[in-house]
Amino acid sequence: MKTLTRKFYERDPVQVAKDLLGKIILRRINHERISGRIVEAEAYVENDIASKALRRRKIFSQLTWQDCGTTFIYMVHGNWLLNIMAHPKGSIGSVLVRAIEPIKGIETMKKNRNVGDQRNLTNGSGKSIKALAITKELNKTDGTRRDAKLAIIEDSASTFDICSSNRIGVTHDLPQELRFFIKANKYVSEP
DNA sequence: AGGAAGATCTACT
DNA sequence: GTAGATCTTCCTA
Repeated sequence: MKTLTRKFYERDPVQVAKDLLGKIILRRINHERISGRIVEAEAYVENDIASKALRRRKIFSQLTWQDCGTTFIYMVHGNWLLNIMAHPKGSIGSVLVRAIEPIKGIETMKKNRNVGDQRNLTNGSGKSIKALAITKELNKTDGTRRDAKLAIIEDSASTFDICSSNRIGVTHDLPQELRFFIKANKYVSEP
């Protein structure tokens, strides 16, 4: 098991979003390790940066200059959302983590979310982030560092089918399908 | 200082 | 399926 390299993120955000499916997200907190598999992700590309939500928060410059592989955390409607910076050098873009499948620390996640139903634990963007106890403090964490509080690591090869669709909740979405998820996984937010 | 808006969630019918 | 809660940031006065 090793962390994904910086190079992994220095590519087209769409490609990175697809490749992130099945990878493990590892959260260290209070000497406990919580982890989950990424089962749903969305790509955000240059045109989106002009979208209302992103422009409103003056995120453009951050998306341009922030290093690939670092986290980018953003609050909307009372929920923290987790992005990972991903774009070729000189370009802009990022990937939003929308849902994970709980692996380790499930009891802690239930406590963080205050729910008992495991399927309802992480099947949504805001839900996953809350279950992992991710807040603004983890903004700009370097996910390629093995000892980071938040790291993305490789998984032993597992095979699955990838589906795509339009994104969810975006008021002005692009005509392209930029949402990707693992087929028939019960933790994706919408089939 | 106050209000509007946003990549959402929950609870209710 | 829809209404209301939610909270942080940005915009205007």
